[in-house]
Amino acid sequence: MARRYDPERRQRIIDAAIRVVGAKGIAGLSHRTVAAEADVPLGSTTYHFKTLDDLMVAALRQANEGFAKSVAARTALKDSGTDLAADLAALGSEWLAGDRTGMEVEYELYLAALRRPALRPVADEWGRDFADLLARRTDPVTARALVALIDGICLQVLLTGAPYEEEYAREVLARVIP
Amino acid sequence: MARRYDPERRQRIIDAAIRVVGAKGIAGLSHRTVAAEADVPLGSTTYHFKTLDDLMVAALRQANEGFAKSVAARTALKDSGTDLAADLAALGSEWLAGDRTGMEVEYELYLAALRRPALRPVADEWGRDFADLLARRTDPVTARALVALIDGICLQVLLTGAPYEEEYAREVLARVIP
DNA sequence: ACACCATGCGTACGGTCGTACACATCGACG
DNA sequence: CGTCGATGTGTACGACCGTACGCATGGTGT
Repeated sequence: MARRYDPERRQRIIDAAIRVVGAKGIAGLSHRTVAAEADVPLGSTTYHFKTLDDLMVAALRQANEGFAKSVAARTALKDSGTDLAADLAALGSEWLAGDRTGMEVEYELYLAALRRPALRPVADEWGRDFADLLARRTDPVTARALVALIDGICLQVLLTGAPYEEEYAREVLARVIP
Repeated sequence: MARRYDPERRQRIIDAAIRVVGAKGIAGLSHRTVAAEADVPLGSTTYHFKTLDDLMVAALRQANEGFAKSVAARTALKDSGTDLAADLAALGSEWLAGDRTGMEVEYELYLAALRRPALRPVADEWGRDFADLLARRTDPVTARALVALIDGICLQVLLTGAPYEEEYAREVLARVIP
């Protein structure tokens, strides 16, 4: 790939977009707000991302990668000797215990796929990859159900602002595993 | 209450807002688009709903009432002699089998609460009322888990555009019920 | 060396938005 | 009957937006 004057430009724009979504939500995302946050001129954002959808796709992809890493780092998930429900509940704790900004950004972009077809393939990716991983510990049906339940629990925590209850999550996740 | 020239004006604006969200999503919701859809002047929407949040609150409240009615109409949910998991799976089928517009509107407004504190109390209401109803058939912990799982399943169906699989839903919902 | 082109930059245009405000209209009530 | 407030209507303003476009710049390949 050809070198650019600012080889990090594109990446810095994506990072700025994620910060903007974290601070003001998708409604506050525009070529201008991102350009200001990334400290680049307006024309630069429109050059690298022709439409806002393109930018959101890139941001969601990057957010997904972050979560995929946090899953991959939890090696216990692949070890068939551990308590799967407890491992998943602990993962939720990692996501929701401290600063929730990353989680809010992930869900905001994830849910934006409802109305933006361009985001759907990327949103699907996350759920499918996660389910595939879990299917290796259980079976495809259970894996899908676990992902759905985790989704629902996280969503309710984010929506109500309530604290995440790891023990409750472990208990109900365990029920889904046959 | 004092009679107005158009006593239905406020209600017609809410109905129009729901149609707009169904057609163009929350991103397409504005005082002007709603005014056009309701066939009232711009000043009328701003008079009845000072901010867009006010309008969304009214719309979400009305959408919630619609779903609450569909739940209340399913008397089997209150009859302790029936298969609760099957009843809930059938309810999901009613929501997702045919036209999904209503469901999309509900979730779009529901999820908008992530970034709009004004919507949170109304969004909470729905989940809490539903869980309270289910708690009478099981227990509070199970009820919350059922709502979370249903939420997750519906969300994945809406996001992926996949068909709703009632038998799958029944199976995994049953696992959550102790 | 040189030309080409990806990349970077600044600006302008037309459109939509929230908001505000002045005025019109009609019901309620003293 | 006359006044007042609630409701309805039209218009204007400033802000922000996506997009487009012309020009500058400096790698890259020949």
